Amino acid sequence: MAYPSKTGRELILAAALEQLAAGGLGGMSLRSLASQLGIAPNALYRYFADRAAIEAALSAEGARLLLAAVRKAAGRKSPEAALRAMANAYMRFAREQGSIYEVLMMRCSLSELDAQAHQALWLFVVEQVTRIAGEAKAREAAVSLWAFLRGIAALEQAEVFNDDKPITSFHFGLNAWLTAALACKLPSVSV
Amino acid sequence: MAYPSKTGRELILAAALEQLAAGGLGGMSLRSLASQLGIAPNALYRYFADRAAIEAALSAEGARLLLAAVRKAAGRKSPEAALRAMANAYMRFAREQGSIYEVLMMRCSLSELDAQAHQALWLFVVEQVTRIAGEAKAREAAVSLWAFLRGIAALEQAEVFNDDKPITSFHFGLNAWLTAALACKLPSVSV
DNA sequence: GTCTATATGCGGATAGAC
DNA sequence: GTCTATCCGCATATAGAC
Repeated sequence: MAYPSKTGRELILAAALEQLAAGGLGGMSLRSLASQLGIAPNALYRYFADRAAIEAALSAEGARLLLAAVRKAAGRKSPEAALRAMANAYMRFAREQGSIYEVLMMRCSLSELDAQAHQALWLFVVEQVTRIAGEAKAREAAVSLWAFLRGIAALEQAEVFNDDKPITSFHFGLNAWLTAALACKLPSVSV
Repeated sequence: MAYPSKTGRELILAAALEQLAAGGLGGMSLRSLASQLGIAPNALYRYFADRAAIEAALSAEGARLLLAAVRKAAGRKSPEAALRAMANAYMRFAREQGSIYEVLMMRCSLSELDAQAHQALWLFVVEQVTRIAGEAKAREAAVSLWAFLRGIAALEQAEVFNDDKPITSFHFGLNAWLTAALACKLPSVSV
């Protein structure tokens, strides 16, 4: 729909993103994709090895979108403000692009090229975390933050604890993480 | 297999737990269940409305198992030690009972009775968190911790960041959370 | 009443003709 | 490259044997 594509791959992925937004991951089938594209279901196999390959490509696309979102959120803010903005952008992405986020989070065997999109996202996160936690603890702090955000997003999507206000819990955890991350860079009491 | 059951429901769930451990959630089908039990696939519908009902029952069973694990871990330890032990027990459960943990985490419409198992687990967690964070902030602190554990478990299962040692990140996040939770109970600077 | 047997419709995936 | 035709497994619904 969006634009006349040159390759079949891009046409297929564009249709897949449409159906993803419409009916979630379960609402997307090879048959429905082919039907929307006006081809036989089997023609898809000329461009993707199987359904998993399509999902992997969508996952990479999701990584690119999330990277763009957190990069824009960080902007040129101060380290702490940037991370707060990134965390909020992450939650917004998980909420508003739920289906793509779902595919992004799926454990799927990525091709070399698809994995690059995920690595680029991760590198940016670590880079931003390094600014407040320092080189030494950046990676573990980043993994910790990433895990927390993922968990909050999962709880929010599952609609559990709705009476416990996930937003409040989000702030509690984020503040706890920021305090610990900032402490990494403070001068130690004893060398 | 385990024991001669009186009701068909328990026999079916026992077989389901077996297949869950063997081949994960995807490896369990109504056909394979019936085959193992020596009955026709359709006989299962006498005891469960559909596959989702079986999964809901398994989810409740997972909640009971996890509750038993964290309760045992907490024991009669001090508040902080109890929560550390519970977090470790959670991770062990997610690692060693991966398939049951997966079903437990699934968003599925639970029956009244199945939901009780989840509520019991959650009540115990909040109870333990209250001991170190106090009544006022217990719920948001508990949700925050639960989200973090869920995220770490997800990252560990996805086998991402394996070079970044999830265990180290687990400690980083847990310490950050404990620091924040303990601070809730400290006397405020100003009333 | 409980299970067997069978049928429908949905997935993904493959083979071979054009 | 795309098609038609087909296979297999899945959940599900109905009808009938005992």
